[in-house]
Amino acid sequence: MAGIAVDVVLFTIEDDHLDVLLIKRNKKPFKNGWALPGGFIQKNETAEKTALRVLKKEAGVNNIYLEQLYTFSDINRDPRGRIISISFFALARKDKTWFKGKELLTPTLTPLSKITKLIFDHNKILNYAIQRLKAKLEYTNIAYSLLEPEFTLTELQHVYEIIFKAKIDKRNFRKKYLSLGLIQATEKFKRGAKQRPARLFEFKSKKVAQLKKFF
Amino acid sequence: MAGIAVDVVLFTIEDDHLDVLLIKRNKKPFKNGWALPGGFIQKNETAEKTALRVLKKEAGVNNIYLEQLYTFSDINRDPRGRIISISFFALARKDKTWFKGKELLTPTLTPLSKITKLIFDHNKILNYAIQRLKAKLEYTNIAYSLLEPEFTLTELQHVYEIIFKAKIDKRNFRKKYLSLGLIQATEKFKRGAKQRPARLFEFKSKKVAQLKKFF
DNA sequence: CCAAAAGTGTTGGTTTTACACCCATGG
DNA sequence: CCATGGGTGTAAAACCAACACTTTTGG
Repeated sequence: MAGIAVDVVLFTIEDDHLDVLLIKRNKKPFKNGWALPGGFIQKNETAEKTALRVLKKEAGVNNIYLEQLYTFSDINRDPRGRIISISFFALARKDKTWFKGKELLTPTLTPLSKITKLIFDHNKILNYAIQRLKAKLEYTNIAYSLLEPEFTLTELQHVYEIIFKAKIDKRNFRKKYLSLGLIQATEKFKRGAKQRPARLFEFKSKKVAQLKKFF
Repeated sequence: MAGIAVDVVLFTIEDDHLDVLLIKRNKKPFKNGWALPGGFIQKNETAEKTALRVLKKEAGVNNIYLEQLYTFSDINRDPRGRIISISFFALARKDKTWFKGKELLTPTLTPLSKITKLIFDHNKILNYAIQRLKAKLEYTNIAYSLLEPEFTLTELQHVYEIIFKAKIDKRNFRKKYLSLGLIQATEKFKRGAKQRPARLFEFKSKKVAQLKKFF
């Protein structure tokens, strides 16, 4: 057996931590082991299309930020034979349409801190994705893909704090982020909590923008 | 025909410009067109090994910095059929052992500014490599792979000036680069030019180091 | 002695960091 | 009225950009 597979590391944020989408394998090899969602590339598909198909089919996940990560070609990475994996990294905000009708396939959002042993070389892929996520957050605007279209500055700050596992000073964060010119204030406020309402902001653009640097 | 190819963008610096290694194709399709050096991945090879083999076989090039770039999987990128290309980017200083006995294969170092139409999607791959080269130079120490083991600060500055097509202030460059702590002075000098001898420096390590930022 | 590149500091502006209090709301 | 997170400014330190002259050599 030989072929080209695509594996995807999908991150999302839930409460105060990062989740990764994992699938419990229902066949050999490594039956019942945890793996990144993946599949084989088809004749009429680019690798990107395969990644999107896999996320949709295995977990009902749509509407994501997707970027190619790395191609793993170690000779013995898969016991079934020579299988090369083109890996992707994806970001999305969690949505109620996820997992609809997927009860049998056991796709699961797993907190990053709880992930231990994955099958194949998927830990290696995951580590690579984490590195990339941090790097990209520093010099692009991709944070938009982890937030609602309108968000408070505190929510945005939390994205950075969760991913970098660091506390950030509120005043400095706001000053710096606003000075980047990526986001703009709306006239709306997030109300309903027993505290002062927070102003909602939006990204000016959802095209990926490069910044000089960030932290 | 279907398969997995590896294509390599090898950069080197000659005088005041960047060169790219190109091969003139000696068979169909696109006979006599210019292409990046490449080859098919073999059963017992990782993609990295393929890249090294190709550089050695087609141009006698050895001892390089090599890094995976991107995997191109467009369905019609190759008229022979479905061929996915794992691309690499490589850096080396030119060496007299290059091209030994390769007269028939016409591997050629071509100044980047002279490259126009390459076959397949190789212009796209080349553009991607140029971007990566600039990015990596900014936040790593890979400049070492374009220089002799011992080099003057002016030679190092030239690497940056050539790649970024920019003049850099000599005093500021030295101050900043020395403050990064990547290089150290040797006790040797480069003599023989009709001017004051320049002190030779060396990189403390040839492991790839990440910096905070550079320019 | 001349031409060429090597080598070297200072200043002003900008950016970054550290830090603490009042505000608006819901309950 | 109280608890909660929202929102705001300033000063000191670090960093960056601009800029010119003296030194050492080979010919």
